[in-house]
Amino acid sequence: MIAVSEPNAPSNKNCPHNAAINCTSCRLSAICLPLALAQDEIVQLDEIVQRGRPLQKGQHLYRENDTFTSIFAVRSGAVKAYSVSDSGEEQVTGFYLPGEILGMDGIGHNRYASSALAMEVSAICEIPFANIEDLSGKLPNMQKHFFKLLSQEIVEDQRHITLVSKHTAEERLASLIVSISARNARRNLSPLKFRLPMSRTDIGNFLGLTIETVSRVFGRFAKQGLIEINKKELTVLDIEALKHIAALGH
Amino acid sequence: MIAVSEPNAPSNKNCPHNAAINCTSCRLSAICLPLALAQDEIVQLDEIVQRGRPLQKGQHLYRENDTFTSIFAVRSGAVKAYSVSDSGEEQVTGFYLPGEILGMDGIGHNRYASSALAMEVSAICEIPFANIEDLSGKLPNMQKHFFKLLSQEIVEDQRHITLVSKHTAEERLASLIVSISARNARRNLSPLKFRLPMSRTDIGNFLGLTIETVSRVFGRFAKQGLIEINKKELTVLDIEALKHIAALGH
DNA sequence: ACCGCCAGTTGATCTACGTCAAATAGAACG
DNA sequence: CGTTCTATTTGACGTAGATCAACTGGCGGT
Repeated sequence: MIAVSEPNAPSNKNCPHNAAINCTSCRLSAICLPLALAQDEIVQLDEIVQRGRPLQKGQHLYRENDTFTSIFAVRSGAVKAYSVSDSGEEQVTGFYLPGEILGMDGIGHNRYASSALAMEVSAICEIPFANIEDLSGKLPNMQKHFFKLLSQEIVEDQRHITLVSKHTAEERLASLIVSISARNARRNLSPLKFRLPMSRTDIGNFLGLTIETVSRVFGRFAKQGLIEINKKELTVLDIEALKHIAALGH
Repeated sequence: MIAVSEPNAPSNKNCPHNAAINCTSCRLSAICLPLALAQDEIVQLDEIVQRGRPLQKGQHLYRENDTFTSIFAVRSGAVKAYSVSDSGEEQVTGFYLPGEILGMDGIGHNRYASSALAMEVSAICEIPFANIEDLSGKLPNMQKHFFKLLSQEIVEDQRHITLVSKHTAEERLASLIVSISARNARRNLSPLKFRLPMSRTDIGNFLGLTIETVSRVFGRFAKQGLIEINKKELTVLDIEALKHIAALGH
């Protein structure tokens, strides 16, 4: 699925898109799949992980209804998942940042239930699912971790259902900002100053809002001094206020 | 968690709430957990399944934040799962009918992320998760089946996100009716005439609508000759029309 | 440097559904 | 059998956010 790097590609250890690294040396290992594994288990994981050449912005990692083969970890960049219903409308189902795992919606029916698209140049690790099943049979830690991962996605999705079905536009957007901020913090990036990798259209679609409403709410937040926003560059000025809005039930 | 039946309880094989049955003889085995298992594997599953005395209407099977111990299969009756957010509002996250599995949202953080409440007298099978992990390590079929189950719930939840964030009240309600109809068909019950186990309030909450809107849409569907509804007794008169409405993207 | 294009902003109006309020109808209870 | 309580229906009105429309500002291409 992922194109393999040329054998003679330059091997720059400092480039974040570089494929010539392994899980042990990857600086995301603390938050990514190796999280739950012991040293010697990570070695076994490393053997089945495939690291390909970076995806360009706009390229697909996989498409809805493709035969399910692998799950993926984002190493750098940002990916969105979306599905298109019978009736033709698009639904963005998630944004994936470095260290996060996607593709698990394909397990259930052996086909991906969504498409995954790089929102910027992204390096991806591919892990064939057959190997994961195999390894999970041998390593209880691995099995446990995958059960957890899947379950956590269920909980997240249910939270998202609450968000879009019971919360106002301001609460939804505040919630997204807080979520991205927290995920950046986990990766030791600034939780208060970052670039939103997704378009207004994607944000609106994800949150069940129109792009006009997203734009207006950003405007209101800026006017209230909660954020500064310039195109995709976001500075959070009052994270507590945003958390408060996000947690509000009206 | 489930109260065990008295040892001297009468053992009436014909009673659907009866605990004195096993997976092999259970008429739901074709659609429930044993679905993916071989004969001899079902025997192993049987050994870990605990069958308790029926839950009365309004009783909880587990509560949000309880320590996660088991997943559950509905044998008869109907259960709703719901969670209460920080801000205090309730979100119904699912309805579970006989043959369906609930509690998997607890795996991720070792606590249930929702509460489960019997909407009518319900018989429940409890399966301790530690045993499932154990068995999954030994039986690849079992492991595979659980990965699938979890993944399918993710896909369902994502569909539900689309439903509540992009569809009209009529589309949402039609979709629910079609879903329950299909699930009844799977259990060899009439797909066209059945009792809705949940209140209008639950329906509204699940679909992100107020109870007034639910009531009005039921009324409209009845006036259009698509259904007949009397309190909770529903007769579907034109399932194709409902499917068409449910699939519509506006 | 000019053009064309897309992403985003801003404003004016519209509408599906929420909110509030009142009426009705079972079930549950003594 | 009335009485109370709760679930549901029905009606009148209000509103958050959608829709429609016009404008603005980067940015890639030549």
